[in-house]
Amino acid sequence: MSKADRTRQFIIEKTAPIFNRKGYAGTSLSDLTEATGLTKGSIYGNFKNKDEVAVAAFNYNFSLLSDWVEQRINNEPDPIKKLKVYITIFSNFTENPVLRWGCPVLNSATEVDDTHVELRENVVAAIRKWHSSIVSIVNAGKEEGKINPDVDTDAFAWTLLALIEGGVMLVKVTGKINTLNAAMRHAEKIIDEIAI
Amino acid sequence: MSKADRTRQFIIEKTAPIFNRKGYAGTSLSDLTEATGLTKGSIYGNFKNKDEVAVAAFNYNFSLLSDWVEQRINNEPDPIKKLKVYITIFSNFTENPVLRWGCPVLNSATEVDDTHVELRENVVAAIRKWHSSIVSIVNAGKEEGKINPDVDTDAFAWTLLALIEGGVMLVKVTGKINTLNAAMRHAEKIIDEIAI
DNA sequence: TTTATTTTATACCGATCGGTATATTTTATA
DNA sequence: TATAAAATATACCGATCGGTATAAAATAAA
Repeated sequence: MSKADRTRQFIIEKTAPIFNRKGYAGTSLSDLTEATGLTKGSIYGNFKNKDEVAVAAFNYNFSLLSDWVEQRINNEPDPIKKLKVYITIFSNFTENPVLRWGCPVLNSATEVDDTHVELRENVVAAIRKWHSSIVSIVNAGKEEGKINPDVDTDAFAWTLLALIEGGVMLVKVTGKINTLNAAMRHAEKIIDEIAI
Repeated sequence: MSKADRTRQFIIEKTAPIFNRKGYAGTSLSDLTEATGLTKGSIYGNFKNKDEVAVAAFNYNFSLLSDWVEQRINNEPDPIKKLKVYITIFSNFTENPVLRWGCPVLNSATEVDDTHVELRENVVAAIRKWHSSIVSIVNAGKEEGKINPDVDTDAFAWTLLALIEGGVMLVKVTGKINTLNAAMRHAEKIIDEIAI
């Protein structure tokens, strides 16, 4: 790992929380230099432009969250319990180093427009990855005979995602945890309902 | 209505869609002058600062959406059908002049932080208003004997909100209507389930 | 340790940001 | 219609924006 690679990684790790908190437009280059202690020249020596830093930061945030989830899902052998890992994690979102500052998917989602094509594509890819991760669990559960084969897997996964992201939005804005809790209790219910 | 009042209203109406599309930070004063055909001086003669325009624009967007919903809800005598008005409206969000450019609540929600106190308070107030509107319908339905009295009204309302906002987010980012449709079909289901 | 290469810092660019003092124009009152 | 008041336009402010050319410093290879 060259010096440049390490610096690049250093920049990503230091700026990722800022992009997650302040958004793309809200994060300035001086935010980046302040957070890293580096100068503009150094940052532009390792990244083409601000967009590239933002994309790398988003992917880093999402992978951190992804690893956190995957690790806990792999510990659960039962598909129903695997699905409930999402409930546990998002219900206790303050314990997660990424989610504490808001869900990167949600935060980026509302901001990306047609002017930030690459960032948008990465956000969409992240959502699709998340969706297919749920789909995989449900399909495996069906094969194991633990989940009702009649369940519309695709629709179920989108519904679960909507509940999670909607709940996160509500708690983030209102500051009232019961908003997210209501959504998560319902999510738990629909998970139980697809079990055989 | 004085000239100033009319200009103020004119500015709000012209800039509201822009704030909804580009967000607070993403909307510049030149966006405002361009959209209105007015100069900075004129805008600052009618508003204290950009924040005040943003707040007025958000409230205008929300009231437009609110009126649109309320009008259709008032046409339905049955509480279950009243609740389903939300499903219809958000499923056909492209037909709504406000929702076509994204839900103002969702768009503002992820952006507002501690630096924009007044805007944040207005967003929270809008969400609470929306929530209590659902609560009212459900409670009325209970009294009419058309909705199960055992239903946790508060939690139901937050769950419905999460489904709607989560679904809107998904369709906005992915561009795939089936994401929102899945959430809305489920929302329809949970509405049917609380009916007696 | 010298040298070539890469990485970082300095100093600057034009553009745009939100905001304002003041002059001009338009509106309302008498 | 004359005049006071309100509304709008002009011209500007300092600050910050994202970005870059170039010099200095640090690293890697010989």
